[in-house]
Amino acid sequence: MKQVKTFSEYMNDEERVSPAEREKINFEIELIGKMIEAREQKGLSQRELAEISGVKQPAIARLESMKTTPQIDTLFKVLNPLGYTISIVPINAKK
Amino acid sequence: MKQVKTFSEYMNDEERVSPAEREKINFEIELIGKMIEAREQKGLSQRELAEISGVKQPAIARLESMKTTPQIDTLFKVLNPLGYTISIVPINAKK
DNA sequence: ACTGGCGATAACAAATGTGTTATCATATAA
DNA sequence: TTATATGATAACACATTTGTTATCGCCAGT
Repeated sequence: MKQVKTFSEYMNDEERVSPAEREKINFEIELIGKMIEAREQKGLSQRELAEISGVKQPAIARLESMKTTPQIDTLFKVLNPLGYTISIVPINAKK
Repeated sequence: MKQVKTFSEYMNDEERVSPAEREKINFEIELIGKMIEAREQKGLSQRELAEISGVKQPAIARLESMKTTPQIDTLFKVLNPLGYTISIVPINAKK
């Protein structure tokens, strides 16, 4: 029986993607994860967030399921009504 | 003689743009400003940064002169070799 | 005056994101 | 079961960013 790899193993497979690519993917996963967390913490549905942010529900769904890499103004529009914004931080500051 | 408004005055003109719009513009200015600072602090030209980041010089120039609103992966690709990344932070954390 | 590097920009093609409308499968409540 | 709300997705037009190549004006150094 074939052992299926975990997602983490998949992501860290050297032959799958370059280190830079993996780094970018991890970055996006973390970013989108925080965005989803923020929305759910406010108890908002995608449709409700769409209304108050001005970004349409299908666009939000595409973002959250990572079908799409948002533009920073779209990300800003979505995050702002959730009480968050985007900031540039030194890489070392990653806690 | 007509008094010319400062940029700050221009940006804060109530009749010019909505508060939300102004907020977005200020956000972008701050973001791009930090990006330029980071590049110059490393003593890199746009062409050099283009080489190590994989983002072409015209694209970087368009970002820095705000002709364009980047996608987050483009911003990430540019910031990463400069030792920075993007993070989601609470609005209150603005110092 | 010339040279070289700088950022900005033009022009066009290619890639990608977003709006729009509608629908889907699923889960939950009545 | 029926109704309702959810997130995901399809399909297409439209808008925007990015790549590509080339060039521009400017400025510092020779």
